[in-house]
Amino acid sequence: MSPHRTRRRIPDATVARLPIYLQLLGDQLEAGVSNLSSEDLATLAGVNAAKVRKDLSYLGSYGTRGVGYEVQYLVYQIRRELGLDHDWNVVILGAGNLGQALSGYGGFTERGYPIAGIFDVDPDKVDTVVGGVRVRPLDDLAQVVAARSVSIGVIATPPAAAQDAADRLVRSGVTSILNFAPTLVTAPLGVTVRTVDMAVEMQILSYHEQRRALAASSLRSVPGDAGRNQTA
Amino acid sequence: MSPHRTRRRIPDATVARLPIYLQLLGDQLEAGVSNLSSEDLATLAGVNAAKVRKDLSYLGSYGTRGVGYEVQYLVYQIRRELGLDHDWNVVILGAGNLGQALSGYGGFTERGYPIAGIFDVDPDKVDTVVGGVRVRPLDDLAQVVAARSVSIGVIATPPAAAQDAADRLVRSGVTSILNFAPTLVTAPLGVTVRTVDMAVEMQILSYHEQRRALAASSLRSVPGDAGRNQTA
DNA sequence: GATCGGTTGTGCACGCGTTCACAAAGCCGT
DNA sequence: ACGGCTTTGTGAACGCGTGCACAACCGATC
Ligand SMILES: NC(=O)c1ccc[n+]([C@@H]2O[C@H](COP(=O)([O-])OP(=O)(O)OC[C@H]3O[C@@H](n4cnc5c(N)ncnc54)[C@H](O)[C@@H]3O)[C@@H](O)[C@H]2O)c1
Ligand SMILES: NC(=O)c1ccc[n+]([C@@H]2O[C@H](COP(=O)([O-])OP(=O)(O)OC[C@H]3O[C@@H](n4cnc5c(N)ncnc54)[C@H](O)[C@@H]3O)[C@@H](O)[C@H]2O)c1
Repeated sequence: MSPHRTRRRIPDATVARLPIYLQLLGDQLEAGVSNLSSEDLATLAGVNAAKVRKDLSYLGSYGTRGVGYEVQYLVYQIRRELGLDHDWNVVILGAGNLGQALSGYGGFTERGYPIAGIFDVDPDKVDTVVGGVRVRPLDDLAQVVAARSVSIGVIATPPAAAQDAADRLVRSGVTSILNFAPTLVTAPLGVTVRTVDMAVEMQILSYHEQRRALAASSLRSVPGDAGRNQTA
Repeated sequence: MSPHRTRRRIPDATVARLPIYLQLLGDQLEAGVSNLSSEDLATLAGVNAAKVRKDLSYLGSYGTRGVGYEVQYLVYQIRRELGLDHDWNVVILGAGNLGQALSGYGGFTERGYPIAGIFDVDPDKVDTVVGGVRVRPLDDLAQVVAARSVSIGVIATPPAAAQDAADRLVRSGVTSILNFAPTLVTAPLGVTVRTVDMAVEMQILSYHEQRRALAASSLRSVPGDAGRNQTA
């Protein structure tokens, strides 16, 4: 029926690792490596080789026993699975510190997420140019989303305005939201929301820092793990 | 022996949620709420009530049956556990787009992570002022880290320089690193590294977007979950 | 001080993700 | 054609996190 049949669902944990493999495989390709074993890739990614194989097996059987994986083909397959065989236009809401940094960042366009527009409520911000993109008024949002078939929106507004921003995005037809404001944002079913709260990351770090300090002050030897690292 | 005995280890998943509870409890406190049930907090956080209770139980038995938790006291306990009873000075490496946005952002100082310094290799950047902080040369790093007892470092350099930045941080005595460059960064045991790769977040979103598109094209009804939301 | 509605704290079962271990399978040299 | 070496793909065991269900407990009310 469909061009390629719908595969079994891929576990969230695997989906989160595929972009990392993709990144590493791209680097290897540039370095002239055309073939790679799961062991090699595991070392690069800092994870277990069996995990790499299981992750890749969700895509299909694209390896060759005794040999490994052809890098080029694997890149193609991962890209296809992640939906990277075409670009995804992105809109940003909030042209403050963070919004400007994001819109000026070439890495997104480079990786297939061109900025289709950046929007702000503040009339003083509107029509200024940040990172080569003109800031537009919020009234233009729905039109841009429709015209350039945007499905991903980024929230870079103050926390108090985050839910409003999300509502506007949803109303305009956006179905995926990346939220940088440190607040819970809710959206109707069928809309995916991911929140990245940098202060939370800091707090996780300081928790471990705190633990280390406590462990050091009580001079008993601690046989357990001292702390994870090599996180990708 | 020690002022307060070392508790059992808190699961990573719980540690990652504590900051969110803390945030919400702070909001409630401001709103004049002095007491809260696990059910209430669960609703605010968008999670299961049993999970909230289990999470909080790792801190100790600070709730009152039939009543709930005293917000003020709970805030105090979570802050203590996360090591937020004092500030944690932070250094930033790389004063580009992102580094400038981070140093100009008041939210970190506000939440107990004041910026002790921002550093760059580029002589043109050094001595310029971004977000009220003067950019310093990398040679000053070790001195600042020692003088202001910095234990957290943020990497905002290009990917190619990220490992070098991490090495410098470690050599200067930093033991926690938050890495925004899209690369694997390794550090010796005893140093915690967390990487936040925004492009990875995008790719996870577009995977779900892709899936939705496939599910819609094959017109069979999909009885499974349509997609998680209400993510904090 | 006994009863009752309400909420915590946790034992337990379940499900997901990780890891081990190995059979199946491909490659190469003889 | 075959045997030895290498690496994949996956069944199975394990461990961790989640959610349910309920006993223990608190405060209020009569
Ligand atoms: N700047 C950082 O480095 C940083 C770091 C971590 C988190 N954050 C978070 O990112 C968000 C933005 O931070 P910032 O430093 O850029 O803030 P900012 O105040 O510099 O910018 C916010 C912008 O959003 C605009 N805005 C307000 N309401 C809006 C709405 N309803 N729709 C569209 N635009 C609206 C404002 O006019 C302003 O230009 C905040 O929630 C902040 O907590 C920022
Ligand atoms: N700008 C964004 O919005 C954004 C978003 C996501 C990820 N990132 C990532 O964050 C990092 C920084 O991005 P950016 O846009 O600020 O880049 P940028 O090029 O604007 O800034 C990088 C800065 O780092 C400095 N630098 C180079 N090597 C250094 C070293 N060894 N030590 C200290 N400083 C050094 C450079 O002089 C430059 O000022 C990149 O890895 C990028 O991929 C940025």
